[in-house]
Amino acid sequence: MPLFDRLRALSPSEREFDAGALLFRRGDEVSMLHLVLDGEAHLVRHRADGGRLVLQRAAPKTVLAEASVFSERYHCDCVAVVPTRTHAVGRAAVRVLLAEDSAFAESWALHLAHELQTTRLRAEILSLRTVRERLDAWMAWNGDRLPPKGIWNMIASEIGTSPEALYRELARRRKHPREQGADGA
Amino acid sequence: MPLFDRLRALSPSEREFDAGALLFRRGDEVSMLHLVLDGEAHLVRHRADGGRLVLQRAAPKTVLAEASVFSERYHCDCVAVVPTRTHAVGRAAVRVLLAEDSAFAESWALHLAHELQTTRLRAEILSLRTVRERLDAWMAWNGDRLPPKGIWNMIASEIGTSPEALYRELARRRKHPREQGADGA
DNA sequence: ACCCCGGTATGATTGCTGTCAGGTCCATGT
DNA sequence: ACATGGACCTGACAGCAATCATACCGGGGT
Repeated sequence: MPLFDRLRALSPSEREFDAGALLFRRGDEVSMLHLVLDGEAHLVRHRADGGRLVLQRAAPKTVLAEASVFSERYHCDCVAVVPTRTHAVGRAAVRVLLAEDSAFAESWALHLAHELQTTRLRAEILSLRTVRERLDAWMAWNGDRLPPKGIWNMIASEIGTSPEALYRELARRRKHPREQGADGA
Repeated sequence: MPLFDRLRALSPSEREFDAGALLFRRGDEVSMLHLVLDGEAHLVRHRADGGRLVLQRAAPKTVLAEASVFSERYHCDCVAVVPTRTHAVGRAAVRVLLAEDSAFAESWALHLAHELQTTRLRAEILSLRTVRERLDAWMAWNGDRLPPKGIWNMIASEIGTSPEALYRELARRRKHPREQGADGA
């Protein structure tokens, strides 16, 4: 992923956050763009009733709050949900690069377009009703292969079901290998 | 939306498609970028078992398959699900503009970032379990207002539930106005 | 004035999944 | 060898929503 490396090369500043620490607050001036190296950070918006709405779950090797590059101030809070290490690059530097280096601007757009594509797909998968349909869709996107053992938990949360439900669906397919899919029309 | 108009200004070519017509096929060379003016077009990928996986549902005033700008060939099919009118602009022209006009490149990136933001939000909403939580989240994003009558069907599909389930939830809130939200922790 | 259609509304039923509660297996560290 | 923890696995149960069915209502067309 050239974009990530290109961004990292901009500056050498790493930052660490404890679990629960805030990377930034809504209303703060945007001075840095964060790349998550380890841990996990959530972009959250607080609701009037005290509930919170998650806008992005940034895993390692992920750019956090891409839209903030074009915004003077943050529109939501960002909190580390586990101990998290990020690489912070100056927003101004990124903007200069975007404006002056069209190759970089292109890979930035490419990154956004790709991220958009996979996120749209995820939304489509999540709008399917049954675990079976969702797993079918996940497999269709991932080369029609069953997910490798060891990450089933991750897959479960990716397709929006409980691990148990996914285990059951996988067990079902082990027993009845030929009954999957075929929701034709 | 300046981006949309800027793209439209690139060329005057409009195209019409009957319901069910293909805008393009997987493997076709990408020569045009489509802006949907009326109707609805789906980006779909066909599965081995005959099922189809929707990757994007492009409504009016929407850019179709943004990622295709950077791709020589399409990676999926695109079909008009109702009679659809699009504005097609040359892919080459868009690329030239991206490379030479950094202001345009910026608004293109801005568009992608914004689209990404709302799509991530949609995915988060869809990963909530109950209609109540989903509607709370939808409202939190849309100014804590109940959706206006007349488009409840659209909202239902946006938050991934049946219209009936949404009607019931709205009825519930009419009767018990003060019991919403507050899922605190 | 009438019909028709789409959106709204609500009851009944069924089925899937979330959750809880147990249990196995395996890699790791001591 | 043993303990530990994490992922995998499965049974039982309850709950929510999808679905089917029915009905009301309001606007547009004739």
